[in-house]
Amino acid sequence: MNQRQALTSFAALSQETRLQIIRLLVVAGPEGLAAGALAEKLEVSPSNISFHLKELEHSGLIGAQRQSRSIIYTANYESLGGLIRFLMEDCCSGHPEICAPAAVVATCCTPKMEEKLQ
Amino acid sequence: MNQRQALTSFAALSQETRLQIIRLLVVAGPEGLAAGALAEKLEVSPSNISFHLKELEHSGLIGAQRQSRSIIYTANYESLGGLIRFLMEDCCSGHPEICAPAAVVATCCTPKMEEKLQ
DNA sequence: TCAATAATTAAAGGACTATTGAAATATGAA
DNA sequence: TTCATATTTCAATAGTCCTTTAATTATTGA
Repeated sequence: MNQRQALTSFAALSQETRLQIIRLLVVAGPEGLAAGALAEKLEVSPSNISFHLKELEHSGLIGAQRQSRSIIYTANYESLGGLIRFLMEDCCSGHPEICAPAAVVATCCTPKMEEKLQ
Repeated sequence: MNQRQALTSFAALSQETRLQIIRLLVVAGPEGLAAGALAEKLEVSPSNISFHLKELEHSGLIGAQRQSRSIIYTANYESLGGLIRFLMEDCCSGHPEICAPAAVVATCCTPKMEEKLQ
């Protein structure tokens, strides 16, 4: 993740519909969700969800693949992780105390680490 | 950090000059940097840096305080940490594997955790 | 092939954002 | 007070982004 990618990722996440799409796709997991399902859940028009999905796809935060008549979108976990790292590396280079609270969240996600910290 | 704050934070970070301001302020630490110093480092006009600083201040990612003739800007570590947590909590609710790589960065920032993990 | 479904693309508008240059405000020093 | 410094504010312009509607593409089944 370079600065160029981070900028487009931040731009992608700075719009309400798109941020909600990401949240839904992250929770949906590898099976993803169809464009129509997202439009229905978020109560926006098909063309509008399509517009935002294209923005997110262009940023690399999501991926798409056709499945019959539907197009299934999935969160790109590497890109999302990369963006988090980008933010954290910046703060690490200066003042690690920014990262400390994030580390707490990180440990709650990684059981193996939690065990070691007992 | 709620979704409303996250949206304005992402918008604030989605512009090159503003992202660079944040990076400079994070590295600068609690002493911060004057508006003029930032303008000089980033080679933008005083009025332009002022515009972007106001955007960042409005988002809560930075703070300001006058010191003699200069206005000193500092990174708001709590907001930055909160934004990182916001991104990570979303992924935790779904698929923790996003957080795992971030946790590696987090440990490099928190020496105490690194010791425990030995 | 024809109709239905799922989604995208295109065009037009209105709204917001960024940049520039000039004028205004605030502070400190002579 | 007057001048210089540091920064902000204002107004105008250009550019970008979001939404809407209508038209188009792709796929499936009768």
